[in-house]
Amino acid sequence: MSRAPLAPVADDVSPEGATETRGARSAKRQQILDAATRVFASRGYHGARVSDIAREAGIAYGLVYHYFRNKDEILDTIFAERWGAFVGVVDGIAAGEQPAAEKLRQLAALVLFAYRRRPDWVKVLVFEIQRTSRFSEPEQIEAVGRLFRSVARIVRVGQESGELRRDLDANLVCLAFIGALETMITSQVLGVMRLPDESQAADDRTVRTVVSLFLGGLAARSET
Amino acid sequence: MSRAPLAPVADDVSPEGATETRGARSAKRQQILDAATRVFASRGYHGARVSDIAREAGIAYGLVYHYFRNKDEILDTIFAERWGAFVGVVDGIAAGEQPAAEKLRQLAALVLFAYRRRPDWVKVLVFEIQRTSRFSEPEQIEAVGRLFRSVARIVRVGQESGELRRDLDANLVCLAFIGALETMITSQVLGVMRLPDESQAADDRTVRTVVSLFLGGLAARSET
Amino acid sequence: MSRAPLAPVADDVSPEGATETRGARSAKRQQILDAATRVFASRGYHGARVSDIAREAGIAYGLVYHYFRNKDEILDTIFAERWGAFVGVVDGIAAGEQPAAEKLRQLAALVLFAYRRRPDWVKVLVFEIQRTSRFSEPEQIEAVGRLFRSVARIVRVGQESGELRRDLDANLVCLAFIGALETMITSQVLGVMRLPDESQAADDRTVRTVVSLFLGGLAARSET
Amino acid sequence: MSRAPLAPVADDVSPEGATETRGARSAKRQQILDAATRVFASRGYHGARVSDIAREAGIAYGLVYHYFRNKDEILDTIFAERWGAFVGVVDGIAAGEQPAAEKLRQLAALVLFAYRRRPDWVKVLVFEIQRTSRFSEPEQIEAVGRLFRSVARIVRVGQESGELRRDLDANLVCLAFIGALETMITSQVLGVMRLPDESQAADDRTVRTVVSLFLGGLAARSET
DNA sequence: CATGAATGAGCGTTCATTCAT
DNA sequence: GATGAATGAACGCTCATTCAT
Repeated sequence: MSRAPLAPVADDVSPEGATETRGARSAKRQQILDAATRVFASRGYHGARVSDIAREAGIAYGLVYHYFRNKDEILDTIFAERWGAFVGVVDGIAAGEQPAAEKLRQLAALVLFAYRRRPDWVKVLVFEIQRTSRFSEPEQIEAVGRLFRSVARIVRVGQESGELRRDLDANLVCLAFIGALETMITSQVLGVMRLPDESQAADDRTVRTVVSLFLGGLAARSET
Repeated sequence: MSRAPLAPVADDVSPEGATETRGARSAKRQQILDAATRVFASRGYHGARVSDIAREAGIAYGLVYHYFRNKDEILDTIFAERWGAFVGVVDGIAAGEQPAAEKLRQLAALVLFAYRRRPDWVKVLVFEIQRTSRFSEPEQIEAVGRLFRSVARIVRVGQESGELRRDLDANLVCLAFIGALETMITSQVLGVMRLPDESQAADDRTVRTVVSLFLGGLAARSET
Repeated sequence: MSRAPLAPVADDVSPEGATETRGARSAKRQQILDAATRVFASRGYHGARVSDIAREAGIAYGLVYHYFRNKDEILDTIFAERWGAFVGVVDGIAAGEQPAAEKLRQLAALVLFAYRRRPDWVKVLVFEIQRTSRFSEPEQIEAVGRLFRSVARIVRVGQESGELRRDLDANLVCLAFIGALETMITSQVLGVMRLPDESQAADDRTVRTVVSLFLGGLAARSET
Repeated sequence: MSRAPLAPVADDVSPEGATETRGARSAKRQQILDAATRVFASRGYHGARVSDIAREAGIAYGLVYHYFRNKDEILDTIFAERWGAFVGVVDGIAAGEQPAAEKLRQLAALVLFAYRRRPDWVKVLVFEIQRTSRFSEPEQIEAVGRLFRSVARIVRVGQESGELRRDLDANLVCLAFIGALETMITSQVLGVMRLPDESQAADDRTVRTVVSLFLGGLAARSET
């Protein structure tokens, strides 16, 4: 129930709506992007051959170069589209009127649901992007910065409204929260530490736990 | 003062002690590992050519193959040595008698100090290892699992002793804490969100903030 | 004045007359040939993509294949048309009644004026044709042979009439004369050895010098 | 007899002397250059695959890249070495004390003998070099300029000594002479206009004819 | 041990040509 | 005729790895 507003949120990260309205040219282009996402997610950017992408997309080799200048541009395009959509949703959450705690909950849910719905996208965004040396390029850094600023805004607004402690640096809090969420995903991808189960119910529990952890802290309250 | 126990801790992560006791053979071998660490850290694993490593080490590049079967094995060796040392220190912290809060503080300080002292090591451990598809191999997963279990133990012991809340899944808490620390480092490496300054004092502050965040939580306490 | 007969000569090398009488189909075809000539002249045959030609011609590049079997055929066609026109004019000069000296002057003027008026055509004829391995094909060789024979005829007729020395092999003389003219052009194209200036007056002077050189020889006459 | 001084001249254009004194490393490098010269001469630069060169040299593909950065560099190296040697000999002729007429004779003989002895070298120098767009690079232009200046010097000195007519621009004369020689070679390469026979005796005759043509001129002398 | 020459599989990219619309 | 999407063979180059000395 309290997650009602998140359903559309998570859906906005999905592409179908936008895709279908595009013309034939973009349809083929999108085929390539989707295929590349799958291939990058499963073999990694470096392990993915352009021919793999073409085969996965069911098109001829050379056609990839009709739509993209080179392999790099494919990754860049995926990043720009997906990351842009993702940060857009986060911006929306940050700009809302709900309490800071709810915003953090929505953010956590967004991340975990996104991985549940589109594991390939998330794998590529989280793992592959940063592998390219391109990650250190100003453009990419700026893109990551956008997310950080958006999340930091949630924290800062919460502090100003008195909901959140003011003695903690908002930037550091934001980094910690993002890092915590990222590791949740990583651990699932790698299966390093399998969470109880992988149902959506598990995600709900994870979300609740993380938010409760960040809001209430670890320390046991001495009950008097 | 309270960091006194950490000095040795941080030093144990450094390699010199172990290195010097080895023979001449190992000296050259270590040269290669050190050179490889620097090269991997600056160009990434995929961007590093074996010849780069050899040049950095000041040896002929055919010689690399006397000491290592192939390029992968160099990375594996670095990982095994550094990660092993690191996890060893974490194990030590986890096994200590100090309060859970102090253990977490030591862990945070260990990570941040390690990056301050040996940025190349940390970059390779954090960024390069997982880029290889080898990261998904059982061996590597198990190595990461060791760290997670060690940290989880800190949490669990704290819960059992009543220091920490019992209603939070220890594994999730551990993931969140590790993720938070990792992101602190990442943000510094990328310069995405520069922390106030980069002195050790800044690290101290970061450590305190993170620990305070995890222990006390974000929520403002209504003071009655 | 003495160049009066050359004006029409040089103009015959130009294409407009012939082009305009052709139908619409040929108009588009000619567009392609003209565009190709410009592109070949500036980037070279190998450096010219079919798409470059199409873009320069302002048409879709698939259309090129409606008019020409392939890229080679475009060059072949340009060669056949331009070279044919050029050799035709040379034939005309060779068949004339004017003295051999005047014929050589007209030939030299034809070549230099042609380059001045249509540098692209000349560049393609002189530089690009022979680069294709096709140049060694019998057809092309025969075309070049036609020019040589025409020029050789000028020399031979002059020898028979007593105007020119008979002790020099007419073929060799003809090769030398053609080579001299070709190098005049080459040096201008490359700017290797800039001639005094590039006005038509300079061409006149060049023509006079070359003819004087070939007729009178280099040796200083001992004046008694 | 009068050609005695030319024997060493022509030999200086050959490489063996220098080659044999080089070490093993250069031997392999030279193998590649020689093989490349043959392949370039027969298939043209663009038609020559790196694998062709490697096969012709009897070495592994990758080894080519051990000695040369890329295919271009091979051609550049051949050009630099051969052209340099050639221009050096021309410089020597130009600097001599012999009469201008003899210098021109030596130059003509040098060119024709070089082609007779090393047709591949000459083909590559004359035909392949200029095909690369690199030919328009300042370096190459300068190299060609060196030859032109050296030949122009022969003419100018002859003019100053009173041996040659002073009313002809030395640069133009030089261009004409070089062009005449180049076309002699071209015609033989292409077989466009087969000279009587291809023996060295034929070369001698060609040399004599060309020199006689340039010195005495075409015009029949009215014998009084 | 040490060197670096030698090997060759592998991959990204280009571009002439074909073809469906 | 006209378009440009689609195809795929071809080739330059890289670089991990081997091997002779």
